[in-house]
Amino acid sequence: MADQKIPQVTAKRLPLYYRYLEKLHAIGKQRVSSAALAEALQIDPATIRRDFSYLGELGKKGYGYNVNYLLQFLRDFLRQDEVTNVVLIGVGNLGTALLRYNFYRSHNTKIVAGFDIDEGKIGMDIDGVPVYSMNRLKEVLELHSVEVAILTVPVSAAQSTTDQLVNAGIRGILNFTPARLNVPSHIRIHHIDLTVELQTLIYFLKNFPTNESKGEQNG
Amino acid sequence: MADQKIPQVTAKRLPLYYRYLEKLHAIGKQRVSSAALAEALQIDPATIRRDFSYLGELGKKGYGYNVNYLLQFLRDFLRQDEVTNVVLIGVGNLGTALLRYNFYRSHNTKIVAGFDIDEGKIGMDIDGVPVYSMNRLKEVLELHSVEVAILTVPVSAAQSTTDQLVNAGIRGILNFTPARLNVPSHIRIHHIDLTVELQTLIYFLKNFPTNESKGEQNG
DNA sequence: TGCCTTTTGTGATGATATGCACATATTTAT
DNA sequence: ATAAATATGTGCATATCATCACAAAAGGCA
Repeated sequence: MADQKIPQVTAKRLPLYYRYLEKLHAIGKQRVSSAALAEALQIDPATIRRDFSYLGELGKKGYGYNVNYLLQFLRDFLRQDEVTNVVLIGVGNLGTALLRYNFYRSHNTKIVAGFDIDEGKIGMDIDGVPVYSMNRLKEVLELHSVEVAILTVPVSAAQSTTDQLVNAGIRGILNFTPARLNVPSHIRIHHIDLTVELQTLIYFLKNFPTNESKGEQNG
Repeated sequence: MADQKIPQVTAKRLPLYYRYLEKLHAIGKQRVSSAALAEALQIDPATIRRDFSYLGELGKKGYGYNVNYLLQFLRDFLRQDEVTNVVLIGVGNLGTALLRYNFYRSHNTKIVAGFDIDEGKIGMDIDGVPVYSMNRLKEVLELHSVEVAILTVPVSAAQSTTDQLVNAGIRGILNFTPARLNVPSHIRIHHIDLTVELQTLIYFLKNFPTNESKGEQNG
C-alpha cells in the first residue's frame, strides 16, 4: 500500500476527487481523464495525475481512469465505508447549524451528540442529535468510540473546553473558535477561522483589484 | 509602502497578529517579542519576524515590537478602520448562523443583507439584517457598495446563484458550498469546505495516529 | 561607561507543492 | 495491421514557505 507519505495538500484534495467521482458514477460515466477532472474541479491535470500516482498506478495510458475502479479505490483509501462518530461542543448558532448540516448523509461522518453548559439546551434533541451536559462527556465519547470533536464554543471557553476534551481522550479537534489551542502534541487540530477567511478575502480584493496572482482556492 | 508582494500565507496570518495585539493592548502590554507572539500563536518566531519584515522594519533589536505602534500599523495596513459591507446568499441553517455570528463587532465587516428565494424568509429580519428576494440583489449591492458575498445556498443552486452575483457586479465570494464555481478570472473565490475539513482531519487521525508530522494548523 | 543580554532582520538552506513537457503505453479508426 | 490520437506517469524546473543561524543593533545592568 502506497499509504505511507501522502502530501497534506493531496490528502485534502482526495475527498474532492471522491465526491466528483460519485457524481460521475451516478450519471453512469465509465471513464474519465485527468483533463476532464481538471476542468470540473479547477485543478491542474498534472497535479491530479500526481495526486493519484501517490496512491499507485490507477490509470491507463491512452484511456484515463476507470470511474468505478477509482471510486472504489478511493472509498477504501479514505475508508468511506466506516462511519466515523464525532461530537460537537457548543450548541450555539453555529453549532446548531452544523448539527443540522448532516455530514452523515453524504460522508459517513456522524455527529452523535452535542454538548453545552446551558441548562436550557441540555436534554434537547436537534434533528435527532441529543444535547448533553459537559459532565457526561467522557461517558458519551466512550459509548460511541468518538475521537473527534467539533468545537463551536465561545472563544472565552475554548481552552478550558479543549482541556476537558483532551482529558476525556479526544484525538482530533476541528476548531471553529479563533483561539490557538494548547494541546499535547499527539492531538491534532484543524482550524477554521471564519473571520480570518473573510478578512483575507477582503484584503486581497482591496489590494490586488485585478486577479493577477491566481491565488489558492481554499481557506 | 512595502504593500506590493505579501505572500498569501502571510496575509492570512496578519489578522491573527492583529487580533492578539488588540488583546495585548487591552491588558496594557507595551512591548512584545516575536518569541512571545510565537508562544501565544503557535507560529515559529522566525516566521513571525519574516512576516513583519514584509511590511517594513517594525521592530527594534534588543527590544522587540512596540505594541501600540505595531497595532496601529496593522490597523492601517489591514484597513481596519474602514467598514466593509458584505451580503449573504442563502438564509438556511448555516446562513442564519453566520448572520448571527456578528463579524461586525470585532472586525469591521458587516453583513448588510441576506438573500433567499424562499418566500417565507423574504422580509424577515435576523438580528437586524433584512432578508431580500434575489431580484433585489443588484439594487441592494449598489446601495451599500457591496463587493463581497458569502455563499451558503444548497450546492445545486451554487453555480446559478454565482452567475447572478457576478452579473450584479460582485468581486469576491466566500463559498461554503462544495461546488467548484465557474467565474471570470477577475472574481476572487475562497472556499470553505466544511466536509473536506472534517474528512481530512479524520483521514490524518486514522492514518498517522501519532502526530509525527507537525501538519498545518489551518483549513 | 562598558559589558552582557536580548532580539531583530535576513542570508542561506531545506521542505513542500505546482506544472511543463515528454517518453511511453493504449485505444481508436481506417 | 498500421497509423493517428489520446492520456498516463514522472523527471525536472520553478515557485512558495518555513526555519536555522548569525551579524548587528539596542537595551539594561553593574
